[in-house]
Amino acid sequence: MTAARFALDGQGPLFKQIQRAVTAQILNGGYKLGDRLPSEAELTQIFQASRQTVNKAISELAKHGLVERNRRAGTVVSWRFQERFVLPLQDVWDYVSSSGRLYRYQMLARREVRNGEGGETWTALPAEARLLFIEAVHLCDGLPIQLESRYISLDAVPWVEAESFTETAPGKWLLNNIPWSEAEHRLRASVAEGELAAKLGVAPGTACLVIDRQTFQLGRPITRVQLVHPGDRFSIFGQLSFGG
Amino acid sequence: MTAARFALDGQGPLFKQIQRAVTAQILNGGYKLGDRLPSEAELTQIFQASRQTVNKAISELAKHGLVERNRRAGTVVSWRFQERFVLPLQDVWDYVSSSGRLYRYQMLARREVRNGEGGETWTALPAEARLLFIEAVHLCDGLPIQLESRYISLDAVPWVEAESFTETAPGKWLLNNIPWSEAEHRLRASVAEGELAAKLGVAPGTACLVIDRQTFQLGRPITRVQLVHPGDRFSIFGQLSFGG
DNA sequence: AAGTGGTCTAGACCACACG
DNA sequence: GTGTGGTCTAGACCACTTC
Repeated sequence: MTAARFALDGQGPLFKQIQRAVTAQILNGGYKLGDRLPSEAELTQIFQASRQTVNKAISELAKHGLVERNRRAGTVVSWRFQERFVLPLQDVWDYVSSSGRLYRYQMLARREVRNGEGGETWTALPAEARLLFIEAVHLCDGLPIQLESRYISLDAVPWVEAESFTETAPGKWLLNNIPWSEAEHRLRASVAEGELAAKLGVAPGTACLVIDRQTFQLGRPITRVQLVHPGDRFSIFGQLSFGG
Repeated sequence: MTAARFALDGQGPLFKQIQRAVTAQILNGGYKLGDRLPSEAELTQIFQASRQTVNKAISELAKHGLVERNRRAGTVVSWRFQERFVLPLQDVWDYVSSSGRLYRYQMLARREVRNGEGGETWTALPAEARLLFIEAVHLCDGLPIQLESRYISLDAVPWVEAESFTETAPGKWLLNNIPWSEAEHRLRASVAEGELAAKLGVAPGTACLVIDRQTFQLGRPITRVQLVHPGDRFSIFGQLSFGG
């Protein structure tokens, strides 16, 4: 009784129902890791649906990593979706104000520099490339929550020179004005000492969450930023769920 | 010349070509934040494709957050995809061995406990619920890279009692044996002191990246784990890109 | 050779939101 | 009402992979 194992619940679009029916079987152990699912043609019969609908249901599960599909070999349960997780990447402004608290930010520095000046080079750009350097601290209810150190490529975004960032913080301004197509993130932990600790208003030796990010527009470097968050005032939360 | 603005490149499936053509226009500024795209019917004419194909192209962009779709109102550029990012969540074993280094792990503790015992309560389960507590340290080339402190619900996974975890580390064993459908993650930075620093083999005061994770199977709590990584030996890297 | 998924078309009905 | 996207069907051709 293959057909009886899959139960449609009548809720919402048919392809979602099929997704849930198949997902439930996988979660309940009806299909284990490596097991092969019925072919699309068979599922068409089982669910009395068109092949397009079945395909949409199953290929979406494949995109999420729950199953893997191969021509001729068919569809097998894979569980690869466990290898990634999604985290929100909010601007600090959104992070603070979404919790109903007071946001404020303060520019600490703003100057034009050459790539490589001051020791560090942004390897994605040639040496001596013109950059705008910005340092700002973001406060939540008056308490520093993020130190932003940012380089913006003046070749890619020349009109940033005319922007004072008095109304909008650099991060938010860039999000609103410069479309990007690629991003790289690196997360790590570090200890705040000396000047850094002073800027963040924390005791030297405080653990901080550090995010390094580069963004590109069609391969062209746009901006590179380091965001330092005091560990006791900031964390990132993400949820992931299945069920269609 | 609406039609001339969109250029198909002839590479790969038609719906991908359409995706790239539309994405390119958005990235080039042809359509800015809030601008409305042509309707599916219009795109059908522009690209000489069926509505299904156009729908697949555009609704996938919507799923990624590049545009937003509304009945009657049409499709507008939204850029919401900037609000999330995907990070790999590999098991330590994969993380270490994928870089060709030597992996080893060592069990530090394994005992049955009651929820709430020892101060901390796992709020997703009732007090006094039976739990298996496991503590293990994972090493990369002989150097501790992760301290794992895990609780497993014995009501949800009773047969875990029979597992010795001599062959496979608890994290990997769970991944391979217990399907889950929901997960929650929290990332933060903390400083390792005293016993924790000793277990990780780092100097007291070292910054650590801490991941707290809970996983559920159809709403039922399965396991809760805290992973502590020395900041100077571990970081998380993620890439995100667009272009179809 | 044959079975699988990948893609595409033409046509249709519907739900929703705006005027 | 009317235009939009959301979904569904029936049928088709193709590419890939295993047999």
